[in-house]
Amino acid sequence: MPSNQPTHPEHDPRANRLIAALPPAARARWGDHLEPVQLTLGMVLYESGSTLSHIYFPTTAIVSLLYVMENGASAEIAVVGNEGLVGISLFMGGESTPSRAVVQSAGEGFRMPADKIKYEFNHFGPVMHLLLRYTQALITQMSQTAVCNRHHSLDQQLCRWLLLSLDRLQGSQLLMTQELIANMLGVRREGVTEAAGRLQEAKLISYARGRIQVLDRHGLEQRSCECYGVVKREYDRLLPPEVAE
Amino acid sequence: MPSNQPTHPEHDPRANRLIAALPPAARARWGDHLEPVQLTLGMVLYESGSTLSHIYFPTTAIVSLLYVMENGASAEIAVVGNEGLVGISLFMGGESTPSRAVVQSAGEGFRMPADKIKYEFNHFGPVMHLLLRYTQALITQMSQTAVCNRHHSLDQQLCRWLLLSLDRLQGSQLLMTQELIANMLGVRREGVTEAAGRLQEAKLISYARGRIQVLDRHGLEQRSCECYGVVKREYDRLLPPEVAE
DNA sequence: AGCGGTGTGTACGTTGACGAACATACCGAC
DNA sequence: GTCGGTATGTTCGTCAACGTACACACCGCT
Repeated sequence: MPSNQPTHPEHDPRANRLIAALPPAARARWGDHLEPVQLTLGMVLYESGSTLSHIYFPTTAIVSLLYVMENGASAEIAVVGNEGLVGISLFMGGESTPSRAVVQSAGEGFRMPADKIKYEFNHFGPVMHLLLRYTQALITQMSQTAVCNRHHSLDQQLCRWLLLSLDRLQGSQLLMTQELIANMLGVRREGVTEAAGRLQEAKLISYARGRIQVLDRHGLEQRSCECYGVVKREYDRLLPPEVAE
Repeated sequence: MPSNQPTHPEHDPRANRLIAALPPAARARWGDHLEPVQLTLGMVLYESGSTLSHIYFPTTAIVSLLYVMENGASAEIAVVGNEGLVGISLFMGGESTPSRAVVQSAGEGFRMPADKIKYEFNHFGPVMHLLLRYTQALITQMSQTAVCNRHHSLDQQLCRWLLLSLDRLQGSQLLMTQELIANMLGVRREGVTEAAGRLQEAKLISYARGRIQVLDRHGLEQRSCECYGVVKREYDRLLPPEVAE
C-alpha cells in the first residue's frame, strides 16, 4: 500500500506547527539539523529515566506521554502531535523524565540532536520563548488530565481523548484498537468497548477492528467534559496559528 | 499565641530553597525586590485566567494549585511550599493559567514583581536554568497527580498528600480540616473521614478538629502509592540541596 | 476451505466512591 | 453554663468501573 502512505515526497518540516512558527532565520538554521524520521506504531521515543539523544517534532504521527506503574498498568499524561514536540526535559534541564513516550499513531516527524536544540534554546531568545510557551500549553494538558481522571466519566474521557487525537491528525479517521485506547486512558478494555458502543449508538462514531471513523465531531464536543475545551483554548492562546516574528 | 508563630523576626528569604539555591550574586540582586508577605489560609494568589502581578516564594506557607470546574468541584494539580514558587506562567510566557493558587496552610513567604522576575529570567542564565529545573519538577508532580487520580485508592492518595504537605512544612503537624483536604483531593469529605479514620486506627496519624499529627511517617510511606516516591526523587534530583554556583 | 490470531461484545458478581441525610462532639463567645 | 457554629462520625442505597470469564466476528494465511 505505498499509494496512500505519504512516504515523504519532500517532507516539509513546516507540517509541524512549532517549526512553522519559528522565525525564518531560525528555521533556516534548523534545516541542517532536522532529520526526517518514520515513527512506527508502538515505537518508544524515550524511556522513563533515560537521557534523551534527540528531540522529536511529529508531523503526521501522534505520540503519547505515559507513565507506566510498577505493576505494569499505565496512564497517559499528555498527547503530542504536529502542534508540539517530544522531549521538553532536554531544554528544561532535567535531561530525563519518569515517563515514557510511545508512538500512538504511526506517521512521520523530524528529530534534532540534543546538543543542537540545547544550543538553540540557550542562544536564541525567540526560539526559547516559543518552546516555553509550548511547554506551558503542555502543562495545561497534563493538569487537565489530572482533573479529568478525578471527576469525569469514561464516556466523557473517551470523547476528550478522541477529540485531542483528532486535532492532531488530518482527516476524521483514527487507526486505534480499543485495547490501545484502554492503555492510554488507564482503564479496562471492556470499559472502552462499552463506552465506544454508546458513542456508536448515538451515531457520533463508527468503528470496526481498529478503525474509528468520527461522524459527528460536534456531538463529541457536546458529550465531552469541559477539559477538552480548556486544553484547546490554551493551546490556541499560547501558540497562535502564526507567531509574530 | 504570638510565641510559636514566627512573626517574621528578620524573615530570611533563604528559608525558600529556590532562593537559597540562587548564585550569591543573584541573591544579592534580588534582595531589593523581594517583599515579605503573610499568606493567610484561603488567600488566593492568582485566579484562573488572571494576569499575575507577582511571583510568590513560600517559606512557611503551603500553596495549592487547583482547578475549579464549571460546577464548582475542584481538584488539586500540585502543591507548592518552600521548595518552589507560585507563578511559573510569568516566565513561561503565558502570563496566566486556567488554574487557581490558594493558600492551603497559612504562613509566610516573599513575592517579587512580575517585571523583575521576567527581567531576571531573561538576562541571567543561572537564574533561568534554576527556574526551569524547578518547573520540570513541578511538571512531574502534575503528571503523577494524573496517574494517582486514575489508579490509586483514596487511602493511598491521602497518604501521598499528607507526605507531600509534610515535606513542605517544619514539624510533623498539619493544620487542615478534612473538608479542606477533600476539596484538594477532589473527593467527598466523608471519604476523607473514613480514610483518615483508618490511618488513625493504624496509629499512623492522630487528629482532632483540623489538627493532624503524624505519628509514623514511615508507615505513611509504606501505605502510600509509588507516586509520592516518584515525585520526591524527581525534586531531589532536579533541585539538589545545594545547587552549584 | 479451514485455521489461528486478533479485535470486539457480553455477562456476572464485587467494590470503592458517591449523594444524601443525620448524629455526635468540640470550641469559643456571650 | 448555654448556645451556635464548626468539625467529625455513621449510615444506606446507588452507581460506575473493576476483575474474570467466555463467546463471537473478522482477517489473512496456508
